[in-house]
Amino acid sequence: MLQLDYRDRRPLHEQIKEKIKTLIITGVLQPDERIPSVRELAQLLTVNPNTIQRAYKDLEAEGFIYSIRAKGSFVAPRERSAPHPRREELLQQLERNVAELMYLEEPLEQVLEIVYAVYKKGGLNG
Amino acid sequence: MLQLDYRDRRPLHEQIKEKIKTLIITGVLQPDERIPSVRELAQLLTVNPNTIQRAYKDLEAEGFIYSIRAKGSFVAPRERSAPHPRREELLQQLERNVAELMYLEEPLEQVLEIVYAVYKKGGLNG
DNA sequence: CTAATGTATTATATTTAATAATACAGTTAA
DNA sequence: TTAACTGTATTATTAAATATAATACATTAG
Repeated sequence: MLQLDYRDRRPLHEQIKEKIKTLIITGVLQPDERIPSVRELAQLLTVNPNTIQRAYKDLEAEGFIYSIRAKGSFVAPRERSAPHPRREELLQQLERNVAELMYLEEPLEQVLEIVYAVYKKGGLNG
Repeated sequence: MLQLDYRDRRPLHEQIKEKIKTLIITGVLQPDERIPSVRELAQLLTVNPNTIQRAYKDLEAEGFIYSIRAKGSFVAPRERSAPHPRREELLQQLERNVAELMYLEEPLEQVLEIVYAVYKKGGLNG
């Protein structure tokens, strides 16, 4: 799962961030569960620790993990009180994405199908 | 509408590409309608012509415009026969986006609201 | 012919991405 | 206390992406 794709020309720290986020939103990683240390993951992916650090820093800024010095980094529990930092951006992206699909004449039914499928099985994948 | 945002740290050619795509999917620009020449738009945005060229090249690769040497660049009519180059990617992005929203406990109703709104008014904005 | 078009090339400077090598501060366990 | 592991920060260096600049060429329209 944690394997880099070098044909993907997005920055490594971004790829890594997305992969970990996927593990979180699919429930593979549970709230307060520890994720690999910066140095561990760097070695596992044969990548510089600074690159992992950058990914973790961004994940923390987006509210998906939290880090404690000398202890490790952990999956952030979902905050029901405050609105999530990513919420507004995600809703805008959704609107944009749907609008583009509609322009390409993708049937509404197909779009709804995807939305329902995700919510039905409680997340990603199938 | 065609105004660059220098707080946005995405590359200029990408910002420009997205802005033109927005004009297309909102119907402001109609099929086969001519868009500004590379040099015109470069001057309008006070940006290098090569940067516009890059944006147009990407837009053409994604099937949103076509260019004819010595004539200009134009909005591509939607092809009903072949599947659009962007379709598969857009559907995957949609699934991912919805999954992340669900993880953040965004109600299904809110997501459906956005989808319906876009399809109802026939595109973006409101 | 002239002017405008898309397209291509080469060069240069700036910014970003990634690596490398350390260092510091705090925790945990021996 | 010590050793090993954490997150975090800094500085330096290299490589890649971005953007500008200056041309040039082929084609079309007037």
